[in-house]
This record gives sequence, C-alpha cells and structure tokens, in this order.
Amino acid sequence: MEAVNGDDLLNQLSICDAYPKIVLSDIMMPVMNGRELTLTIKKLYPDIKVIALSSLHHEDIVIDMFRCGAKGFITKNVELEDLVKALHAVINNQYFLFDGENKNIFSSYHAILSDKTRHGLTEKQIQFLQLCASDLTYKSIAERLQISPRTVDAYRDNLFEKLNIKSRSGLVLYAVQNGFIEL
Amino acid sequence: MEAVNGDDLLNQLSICDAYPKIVLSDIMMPVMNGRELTLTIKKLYPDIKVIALSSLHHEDIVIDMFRCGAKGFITKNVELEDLVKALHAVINNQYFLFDGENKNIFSSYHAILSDKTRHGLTEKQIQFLQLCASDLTYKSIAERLQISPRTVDAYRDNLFEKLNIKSRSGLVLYAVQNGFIEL
DNA sequence: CACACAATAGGTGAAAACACCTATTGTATA
DNA sequence: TATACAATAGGTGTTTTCACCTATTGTGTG
Repeated sequence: MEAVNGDDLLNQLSICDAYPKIVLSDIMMPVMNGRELTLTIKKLYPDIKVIALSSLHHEDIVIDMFRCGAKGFITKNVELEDLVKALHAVINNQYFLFDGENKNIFSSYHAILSDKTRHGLTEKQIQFLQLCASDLTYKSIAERLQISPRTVDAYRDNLFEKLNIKSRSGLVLYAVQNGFIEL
Repeated sequence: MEAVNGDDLLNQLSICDAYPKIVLSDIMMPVMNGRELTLTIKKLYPDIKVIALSSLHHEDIVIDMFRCGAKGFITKNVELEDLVKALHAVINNQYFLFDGENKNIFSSYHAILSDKTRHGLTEKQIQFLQLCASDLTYKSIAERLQISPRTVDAYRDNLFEKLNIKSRSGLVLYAVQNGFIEL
C-alpha cells in the first residue's frame, strides 16, 4: 500500500480490511505530516508499527517520534539492506534507530526511552495509559489492545498502586502531566 | 488573619475552623507565591474568594491570576476606599479589576474571561470541570462545592452534552487541552 | 536458581459513574 | 414577555469502575 500523505493513508486504511503491520511514515509529508500520522495510527490502529522516515537526524525529532509511538527511526539515505534490518527489528517487537550517514545505532531502546521519560513504566503500560486518556471504556480498551478486560483491570490496578492513584481521572491527569499524551 | 507567605497562610487555614471568606494574595510573596497560593486555595477551599495583589499591572499576569481562580485584582498603590470597593464587589460575587495608577477599571468580567478563554462555560461549570480533573469522586466534589450530588450529576450531564463528551476521562482531557487546569 | 514482576485472565461484590426522568428558581436575552 | 438555560435537586435503573482474590506464563536479575 502506498500513499502520498497522511490523510491519504488513513483513508486507504479505513476502507481496507487487511491493514498492514508496518507503516513507513515520512515526517515531512504534505497535508498530514508524519508526526500527526503516527499519532493517529497509534490511536486508531495501535497494533500497526510505525517506522519514522526523515532526511534529518536530530535527536529531538527522534525522541519526539518515539514518544509519538514510532517503533523505528531511519534517515532517508539508508541502504536498502538497512531498511530491511529495520523492518525485521520492528516486526520482532524491537526498536530500531539507524543513522544512515554514520551507520551507527546511537542509542538503544532503553537509552532513548529512559526511565526519566518513561517514569519506570513499560511500553504496554504506557500504551494502556495513553488509551485511558480518552472516552473509551476499559472494555473498549481491551478490544483495542486485543486482550481480556481482566488484563486491562490488572494494568489499571498495577498503575494505581505504582503511581499512587485512585481513579481513572487520576491516570488521565498523570498521563497528561508527564507527557504521555499529546495535547 | 495575617500570614507572611502562602505556606504560612495554608497552615493557619488548616488549623482554624472558621476560615475567611476573602484572601488577599500578594503575587510576589516569598516561599509560596500568590499564584500557587491562589491555585491551592481554589483546590482546598473553593469557596474562599481570592483578590490578587500586585505592584505591577501587566495584563498577562492579571489574566493568569483570574485563570488561577482569583476574583479580583488590584495594584498595591490603591487607596483604601478602592480596596473596600474591591472587597464589596468580590463579596457580592462580582469580579473586580482596578488599576491604582490610572484608576480605571479597564476590563469587565466578561471581557477578561471572554468566551474565547471560557469556551462558553460559566464560572460554576469551569470550577466543576477543574475539580473533575482529580482523584475526587463526584460525591466529594459535591461536598467541596457544598451542593447536592444530584446537582453535580446535572453539571456533568450538561457538560457531556454541551461538549459532546461521554465520560469523565473525556472531561479531564477537555479541561487540560483547553487550559482550564494547570499542569 | 530463586525472586520479582509484567502480562495474561478469571471470580465476586461494592462503589461510582452514567442515562434517563422529573421539577423549581432565577437570570438573561430575543 | 416568552424562551432559553443555568443552578438547584430528587427518583430509578444500568453500566462501568474499582477492590479484593486467585492463578499461570514468561522474562530478567541478583
């Protein structure tokens, strides 16, 4: 599947029944840029992995894209074999970060999303937290994440205890205040 | 009751049983400044009216203080009779804004908190919305606002319809996204 | 190799949230 | 002066949330 911009892709996704597992998202796209696209995909299709594509390699942008939900980040001048590596890594639930020019992976998953930004939360917990900040019921969240409502209960209870929070509203606030969701 | 700074005042408030109806809050206080104090008072004692006191009169500060929950704003060089006017206005549930130097009230309640910043919400609705963004149950919110839980239900239902929101989490998000609560 | 803990998921019951309904009072505004 | 709507508050019933409990599987760490 190919699309000229973010809107286009979302349209294609909404009418197809077997949507792709990975999306390459160019940050500099017209109409809807890669950042927005990544956010939207994470919202509507949380199981799709996004690899951000950029000609520039600024650390700020990289971190931002990972925060937006991207699983990989590569510069446009990478060799084809490196792109393949990225695809493999991401399919295998790994994070991928590759600088085409220097060809060095400058930061690992844990380094990028350090405890400082992750607040000691796992990726799943963060994903759940992000979905909490919405009108969705826990039941709907379970469907989105394709897990049992019971598991979602457990996620919530864990976070409640870990973060010393007593209600979902508190979770939403926590998510916002700590930058886990975009405003 | 008099206090040298915000912390001091909050301590005094916490141990007294008949707390004051109005607090004059100097923005430039040490330890806890007037802005934080106003926010904290609004959180802990929402029925206390706060009049912000500042030597400077920058519109940004004024608007910020009103957003923080202040009901009045006066500069320090006002005459005593003007301060009395402010107290009267605020007691009567009016907003008060007075520039001691120019002695002109440059903006009315509606002008300051225009529909643009208030998003068409009344003061009560905003106050409720702000309390929603917490761990408090609606029951506790009702106690804070000293109204029936039923009234709180009505507030919620009204906002749900008005803002096209379906859950409290949605309200929290709305509050945050539209600047009704501080992060 | 234990130990901790995340991820998974089921059961039960209480509390809170939400969806409808009704109604009165007051204050704006067309 | 109607009409709209905020603020107030009560009734009833469903759904959701939350608080406990149990348990297995997997992964990573001291």
